[in-house]
Amino acid sequence: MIDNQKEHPTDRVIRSIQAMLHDGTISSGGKVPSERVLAESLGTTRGYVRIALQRLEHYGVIVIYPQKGIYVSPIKPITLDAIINNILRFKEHDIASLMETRRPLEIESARLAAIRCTPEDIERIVQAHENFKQAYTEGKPTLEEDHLFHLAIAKGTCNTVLESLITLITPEIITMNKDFKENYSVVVKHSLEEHRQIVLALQAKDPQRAMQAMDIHMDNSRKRRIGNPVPETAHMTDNSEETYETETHAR
Amino acid sequence: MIDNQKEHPTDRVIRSIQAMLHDGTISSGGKVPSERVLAESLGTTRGYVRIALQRLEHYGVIVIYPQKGIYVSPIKPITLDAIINNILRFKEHDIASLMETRRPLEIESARLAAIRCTPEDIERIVQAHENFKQAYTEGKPTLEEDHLFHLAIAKGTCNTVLESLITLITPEIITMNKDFKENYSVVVKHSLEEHRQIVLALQAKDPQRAMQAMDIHMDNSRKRRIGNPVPETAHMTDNSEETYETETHAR
DNA sequence: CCATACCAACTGGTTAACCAGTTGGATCAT
DNA sequence: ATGATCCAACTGGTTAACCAGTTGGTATGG
Repeated sequence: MIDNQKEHPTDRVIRSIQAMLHDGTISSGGKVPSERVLAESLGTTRGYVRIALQRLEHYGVIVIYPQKGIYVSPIKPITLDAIINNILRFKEHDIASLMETRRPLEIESARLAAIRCTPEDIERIVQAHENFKQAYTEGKPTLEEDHLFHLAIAKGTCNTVLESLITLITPEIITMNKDFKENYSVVVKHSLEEHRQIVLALQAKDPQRAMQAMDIHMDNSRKRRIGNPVPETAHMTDNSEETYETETHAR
Repeated sequence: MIDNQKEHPTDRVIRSIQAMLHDGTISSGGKVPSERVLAESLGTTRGYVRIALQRLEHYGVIVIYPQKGIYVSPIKPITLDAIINNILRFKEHDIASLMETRRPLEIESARLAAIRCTPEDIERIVQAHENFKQAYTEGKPTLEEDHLFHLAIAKGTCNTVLESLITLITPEIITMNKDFKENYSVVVKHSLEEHRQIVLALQAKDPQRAMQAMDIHMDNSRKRRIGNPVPETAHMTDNSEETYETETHAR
């Protein structure tokens, strides 16, 4: 195997463990060699092995039992392999992929929030919207108020996973948009109006309307940020009802 | 603040840093005290501080410059706060939330795959489908072949974030479904047919049809797994008042 | 008085040693 | 032969010490 020397030691360890899973040195459900053995056989230090193992545990690949040993999750090697590949490439995110993935998450977030959010949630959402508006009228940056509005909605979904994922991609989008300048006033004004439509839909507890409002908002956000480079056919803004029709058709 | 002594040291460190952001001890864009200082002031060891900081960096809250110092991301404290809360509660995932969130991700995955996947992607997807079918005919467990089919589709989206997120929630769903028994033969047979419809849509490169097929599959999967507990009123356009009362109490 | 060179203190990165619980086999009483 | 017992070796958890860059103030030469 080619061991790129520039690669971070922990990544090398993870890759080595992946290789061991490949060649059967360690197998699904079985035991992983101890930290010390791994460190020695991989020519590195225990500290790096430790960090690598903790990352693998965090992603559910292994389970660590203190004073006992390390065991591979009872998942097939090929699945483990896919997960590990994902761990190794985790940070290779581009702005287009981020915004593209954000869309369905936010739409679902709006739908569930419309169904489940409490009056307190609504209040928080409205407050976030007001903060956004105020920052705008004061001529201050609004990027984060924007995202806080969306996080407030996510909190109203009663769905921990959805909230987690939306929160997870938020900082990446924020930092990637930090250097993004445009005709500020106009852009934000549009966003504000779109947010207002979302708030109205949530207050009316109308999931369909919330989804539609959020979809429009996401689509416009993308256009404002990266133009319209996403492959043509998929998304039709003019007849979005049809999209929803099909999406919910089977339900 | 209540410092639960049973809490893991790293979580305590993260919570302390969160508190420091709250009371302004450290501020957005500013410098975080050095690892040693943090360790001493928090009454813990440097190792735990280190792990905590690495987690925070992984989630974009801070940036660590070797031999220089640690700096807070130039994001507003309130946003950072939300992100940190998310980090601390990251594992509190339930199967209902997982499957609920999986649906829009998979639908988008199917849509993008239908638009962008190459012949090689199609081949991989078909192969994964065949593997699933074979495992079924041999009477073997099929849970993972099922997910590998979906991962193959995600790989065809050319969207690194979407692929990451789907991969991220896969092991959780698999392990949560490990102990899930049902009338196996019938269930898998239905899944197979649903998968076949998805494959056909992808081969036809028809995003709408792919979305629809995936939606049906996700909906049936959820029903097979956890019955039909998700509020169904979402699709009805009238009765907003009634849903309000019932839904919000589910919290 | 100013520019420069230097050095001590501090940074995160890394390594090795120590700790307490677990395990499994050798040993010994039955 | 069998069972309980004990102890050495091994486990991951934790801590402290060492390393190599960076920094910023200070002393020194112009």
